[in-house]
Amino acid sequence: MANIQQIAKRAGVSIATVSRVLNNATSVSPKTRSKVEDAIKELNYEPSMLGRNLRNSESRLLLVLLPNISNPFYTEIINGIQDTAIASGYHILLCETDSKPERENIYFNMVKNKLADGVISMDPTVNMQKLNELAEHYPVILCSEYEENGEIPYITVDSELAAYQAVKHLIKLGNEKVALITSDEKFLYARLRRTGYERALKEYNLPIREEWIYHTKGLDFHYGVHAMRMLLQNEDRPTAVFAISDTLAIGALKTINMELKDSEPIAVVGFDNISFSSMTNPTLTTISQPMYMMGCQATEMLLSRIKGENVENIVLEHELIIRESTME
Amino acid sequence: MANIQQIAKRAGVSIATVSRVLNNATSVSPKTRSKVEDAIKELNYEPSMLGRNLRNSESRLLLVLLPNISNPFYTEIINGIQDTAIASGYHILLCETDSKPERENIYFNMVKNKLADGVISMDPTVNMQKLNELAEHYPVILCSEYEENGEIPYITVDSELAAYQAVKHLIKLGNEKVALITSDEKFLYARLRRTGYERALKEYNLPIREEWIYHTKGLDFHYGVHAMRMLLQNEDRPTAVFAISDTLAIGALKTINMELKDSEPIAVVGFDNISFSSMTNPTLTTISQPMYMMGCQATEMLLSRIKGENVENIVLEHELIIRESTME
DNA sequence: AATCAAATTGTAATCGATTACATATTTGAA
DNA sequence: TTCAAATATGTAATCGATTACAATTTGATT
Repeated sequence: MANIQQIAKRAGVSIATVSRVLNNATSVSPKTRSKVEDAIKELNYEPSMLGRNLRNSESRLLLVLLPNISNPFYTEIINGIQDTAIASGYHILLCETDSKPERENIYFNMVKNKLADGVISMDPTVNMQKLNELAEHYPVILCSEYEENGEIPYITVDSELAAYQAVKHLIKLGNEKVALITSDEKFLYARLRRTGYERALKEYNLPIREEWIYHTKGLDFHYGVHAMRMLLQNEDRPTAVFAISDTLAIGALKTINMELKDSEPIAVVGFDNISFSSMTNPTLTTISQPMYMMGCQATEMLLSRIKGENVENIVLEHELIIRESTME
Repeated sequence: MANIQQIAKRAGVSIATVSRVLNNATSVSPKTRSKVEDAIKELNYEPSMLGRNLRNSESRLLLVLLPNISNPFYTEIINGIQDTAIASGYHILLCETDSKPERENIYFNMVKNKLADGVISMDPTVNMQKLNELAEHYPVILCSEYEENGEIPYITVDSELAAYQAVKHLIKLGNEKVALITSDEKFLYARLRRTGYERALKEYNLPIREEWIYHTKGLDFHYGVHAMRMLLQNEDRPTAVFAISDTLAIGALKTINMELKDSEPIAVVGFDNISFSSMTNPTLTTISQPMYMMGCQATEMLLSRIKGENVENIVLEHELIIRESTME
């Protein structure tokens, strides 16, 4: 791989002139310009990002932190992030932490070292203390999961309200025994969705029964399968379930299909409107978040921060999508 | 962010000594070492990857190219890649090309510019010509999709054989009318799976009927839904379907569920064994690829290439997983 | 032809690290 | 005490770009 020196020599000019052609900045005579351009083509030259970034302290690369890519929830958000980034001349790198905080370090260092210009974190398992430290000096945005009263700008939806509406929908269908499948309450979204669940129950004077609330250890399908099995072991079985994630809801649906073949079905509502949710049988009623939009706006926020501007937190509108799982 | 100069000044030593402490290489007296370590802690210093990479021509970062992360097929492979990379002191960056070749350029440049040490491409839509050029000078491995008789080392499964076995399974169940849902045949895996499909039909003296072969424009569920609708419009309907991807198979299953409520079901076999395939109703018979293993070995191949070693192509074993979709 | 401003090009410092080589210091055997 | 060997540290070049400033060329004007 040729470097700027070799181009300069080949074109018979100084490296400064080559650099000028590269950045088509100040005046370069047409003759020299074309000599340099020829040399660049002949040697198949690409400027080194390393040299350039070192000098400019800018990489035009954005990091996107996510726990793992197996949850389809992230897919559409990432599309939004990517499209917006590219439209502004940036590129993104997806960083999967696998919920292992030690893996975050390398990515945080990339930002500190100007290998990346900023971070969008969608990782609920992120080490918030470290992220806060990073955010003191570098551009960081939280997307979806956030910190209440924290310093880092965020974009999200109103999880409490959405959960409230989901459960209210179940109650209005005549369900007085609504179970909750949720994850670890160290995550804000889990706490908020539980609060919404409880608010709906209270509003209709229904009891909150701990045995109808199941906490999973993760969001993969099989946790939902298992959660529903446990819930069905109650003597007094729930007639409906609200799951804080579509993946869990789909697992629950699977258990219901398997264990309750011909009996009265149990109504299910999920959260996220992942693409699978319209492929299940029955199709899944769920809360739809504007995921693409969320990705776009998160990126705009980050780009603003990179420019040094301040940004406001954003709470986007959600929508209850009613499908077969609450219709039979 | 402090730099090495400031550490040197603070510790009252030269930058060379600081660098020595950092790389705990040649001799540094215990006294100086601890002075430097103190300074590093006090100033919260992290060495710049930019400076270091520029000097060392090494980043210990690997790029993973994929068309998009929405196909869960990639998830497990990436886990394998990531675990193996980390075990060897490397980190990975996921690069989603969205099947837009212009997006590849930035990633290829990262390699040329030593911002990354190598590439694992899982992108069937990649510009092979450019990738071949890159591979002439930099470490590149193909994973899953590959080029027959190409120069780039690859790891994959025997798609032709797997498809043959899948279709044979359907035929043995008594299906004489087996349809194929496949994608664009510009992809090698699509061509190979079609060949396997045809081999099985021929072996049982069944006709290959073009109207039972549907080409989709992508792999998302809805393409499968649509493909199955089209296939059902045949006067002479197929009694079984082999889809070259689980996502397509699941879409097909959806259409079958919707349109053929009570009539004789159509048997379906997919390909990939994505986690959702055991959540559908009926659960999906499919070909399982050793995805985690594939990721691990792809990474080992790449690390060997980075060390300058030669590697052999690898064809891993697959397995037919029989589930409900071929049992009723 | 002489003059001078504008346009073009070159020189050299800089970004933050690593490392060959040079120099200084310590150690220990004679 | 002396001096060579071993150990410790510093100096300066280097990686590949950008850019302030200096130097040169151009060409219009008198």
